Parts: sequence; C-alpha cells; structure tokens
Amino acid sequence: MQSIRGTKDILPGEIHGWHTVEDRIRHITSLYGYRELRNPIMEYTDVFKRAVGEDTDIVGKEMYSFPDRGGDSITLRPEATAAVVRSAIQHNLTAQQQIARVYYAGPFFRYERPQKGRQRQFHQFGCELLGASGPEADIEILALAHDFLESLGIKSRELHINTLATPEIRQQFKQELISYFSSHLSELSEDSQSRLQSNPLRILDSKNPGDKALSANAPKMQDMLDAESKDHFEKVLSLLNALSIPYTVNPLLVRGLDYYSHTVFEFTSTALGAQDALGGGGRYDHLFEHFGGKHTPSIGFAFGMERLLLAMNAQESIPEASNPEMYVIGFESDESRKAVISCAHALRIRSGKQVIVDVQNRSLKAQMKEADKLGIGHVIIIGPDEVLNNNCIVKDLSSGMQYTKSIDELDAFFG
RNA sequence: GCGGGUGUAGCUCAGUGGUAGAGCAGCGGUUUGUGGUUCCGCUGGCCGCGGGUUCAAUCCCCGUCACUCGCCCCA
Repeated sequence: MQSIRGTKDILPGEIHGWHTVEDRIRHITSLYGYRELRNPIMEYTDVFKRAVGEDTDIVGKEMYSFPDRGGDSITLRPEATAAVVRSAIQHNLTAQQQIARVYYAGPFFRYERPQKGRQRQFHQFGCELLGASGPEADIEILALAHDFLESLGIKSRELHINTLATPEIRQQFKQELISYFSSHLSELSEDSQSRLQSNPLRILDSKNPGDKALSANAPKMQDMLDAESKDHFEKVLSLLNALSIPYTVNPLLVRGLDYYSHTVFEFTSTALGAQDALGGGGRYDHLFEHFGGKHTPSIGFAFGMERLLLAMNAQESIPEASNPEMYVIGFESDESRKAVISCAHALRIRSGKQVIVDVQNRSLKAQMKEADKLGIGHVIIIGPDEVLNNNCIVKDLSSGMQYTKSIDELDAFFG
C-alpha cells in the first residue's frame, strides 16, 4: 500500500515549516485587511472550463474530472481563481460597488508528471482583490505578495512583470505572432508548431533555444499598447519603484490561463530547479462576465506552498520548532507513577505547561535520556522517596541545577 | 504525454552471480535514583514489486510501480 502517485503525507517532523508559512499568511493578509474565503475543493467542471480556457493544458489534459453518482461532471479544483469568482458572484461579494479582499490556502489537483516542486495534489496560498481596476489595486496585490515572501525570508527570488493589455489588443497581437511565426514555421519546435494557432503567446515563453531566438525578433506587445494599457502599466511600475520593490520587466512573460489581461507577474527562485516559479498572478478584468456576472475588474496571485517550503529549506530559513517545556519522571513504584500522572495533569491544566510523561514504564535513566533528546527545559522527578516526603526534584536540564520542592509549591513555582 | 537516472536496515549509502554490510539513529549496559561525551553490546533488511535467464540472482534481461533530472506545463 502506498499513497497515490504525486501525493504526499505531510509528517509530524515536517509540519513546523507548514505552520510557519500558515502563520505568515495569516499575519500578512491581516495587515492588508484580507479575510479568508474557504471554497469547496470540488466544483462543476464547467466552472474551470469557462474560466481557465478550453485550450489550456490545465483544462485540456490535467483535470481530475469525473461524473458523480447523479451524472454531473465534477472536477477537483486545479486552481482557485475560477472558484473564487464563482463564489463571489453567487454570494454577491462585490454588490453595490463594493470591493472584496479575500485570501485562500488549501489543496489543488492536477494530473501531471510529478517532479521536484510539482505534485498532483499541491497547496496554494493566494489573494484576490475583486472589484478594483486601478494601478493602486495592482500595487496592493504586488506589495502584499512581496511582503509575504520577505516575511518568509526567501531571498533568492525575482519578480518578473509584464502587461497583456486588453483582450482586443491581445487578439491583434496574437494575429501578428501567428503571421510572424508562420513565416518561420520550419524553425519552430514541434511543440510550438502545434500551439501556433491555439495559443501563440505561449511560444514566447518556450525554453527551446530555436524558439527563443525566434521570439527575440518577434513582434512586441509594447509596440501595440493603447494609451490606457500603457498608462496603467507605467503607473504600476512607478509604484513598485516608490515602494523599492525590485522587478524585471519581461516582455516574454505570458501566463498559462486565458483570463488574464493587463498586469501579469511571476516570482521565481533559483532554489527550485526546473519548476522555478514560486507563484504568480495577474489582472483578470473580464472573468466575472464569463460567468454571467457584472463587470468586476480584479487582480490576484497564488503561491505554491510546497515551493515556498523548498526555497525556505534551501536557505535554512525555517525557524526551529519549540520543544515541550517539561518532563515529569516517575519510576519503580505504582505510587510514584500515579503521582507523576496527577502532577503532569495539574501542570497542564492549571499552569498551561506542555508536559511529557513516560508511557512505557521505563527506567529513570531512559526517561532522562528522552527528556534530553526532546530538548526539554525542566525535568520533575517524583520517585518513591519523593512520594513518601510529598515533594519532588525540579531539575533545569540546561544548567544541570536541581532543587527539592514540595508538590504543592509546583504550580506557584512555574506560574 | 516524451527522454535520462535511481530504488539495499528508520536515515545516508557501500557491496558481490552463491540468500548482505558501514555510519548515523533506536534500545540496553558501563555496579544497582539522574541526561548530553566516551566505551561495550543488541535490535533491525521478501536488497521496490512481478516475470525471465541460470544449478543458483540483491547483482544479468524484460516488465511494472515509485522517486528524481530535463521537456512540456505551471504553483
């Protein structure tokens, strides 16, 4: 028996890193006034088909979709934004000109070949700012993402940013790309040839050397920008400058989901290998309309939590987990062990201490060793002699100092 | 979906066509009520799984599964 390919058990020994990331998520989002939205992990398949785009790999070949017992087509969510928008429309989160600031964190599913930083069940944290169209919204999202990475201590990273302008301009741009690449069809990689009609933007992103060379001389989106798109992008960049957030404008940055427009961005890290994106996002001004909602310009990002952990581990920036505070030791007699159980219980309930107790009937020495191994601060020994005298020995393991206390004094001693 | 690598004790890894070792970890002991250092001992492995070749396979061949590197894709 083993876990499903591409899925992982997160074990007690590694949970501390996850808790660290989760603590930072709660902290940073609260600084910006974002509140958590918890969506189901299943949606009707149509939610993703409509939002993400039929031609994308995600929808085309990576979704876990299945008919449920009633015959409806259900999909395990491969990404969050579609579901967030569905939910925002359903519950009118942006009614009456209101904006909504939400975040989410949880599991997502894509049927892909597992690799470092790529699993079939993975976890994302993301934020969405719904209902605001200006560059101020973009910078809020960008700054939040930046602050989050800073707070995790992830140093080796870059922010790449680009604009995809409006759907109309992107359509024109696609046509230009198609005609440009068509005239160099034979020089294009096989993959890119097959994508030429369906998703020519992706060719710009190709890692194939031949494609790269061609892309360098391809038509540029910047040359086709309308005044509004250009102005929006420039304002975003100048706000990044104002906040001293470093970035690189990358005209070749395209994102794989159809719904983006205007600002798109990606955080990469050299600590990750081939799957080098820590996370990314962008503006999606027309997604609500796709669902039959009213026009609600929005922007958001998502980070891969496994990748954040990978980057943190690579530079050892995960802080030490804290150890239990006490170990109460008894041995040899039933009275001693009984006293230990009562004492430990009292320390937990009355003093709020983290207390470990031996449950294997082991020797004093074995318990001392375990206490040391666990990094325990104080050991309390209640042996047969102490039981007779109604006292105990308190030993500070780091200094080696020990004192005799009456049992009744313990609560007061540890506050 | 495509190409390469790997798969031996809890962990990191050696190894040989004749059914296996090290280090670390774990447990116990070092004269009987006290941890971290020594020293000693012990536990622990269908050598990923299935099939084939062979008198004999952990080692060779095929398949399969998993992980891993890259492509693809993306978080």
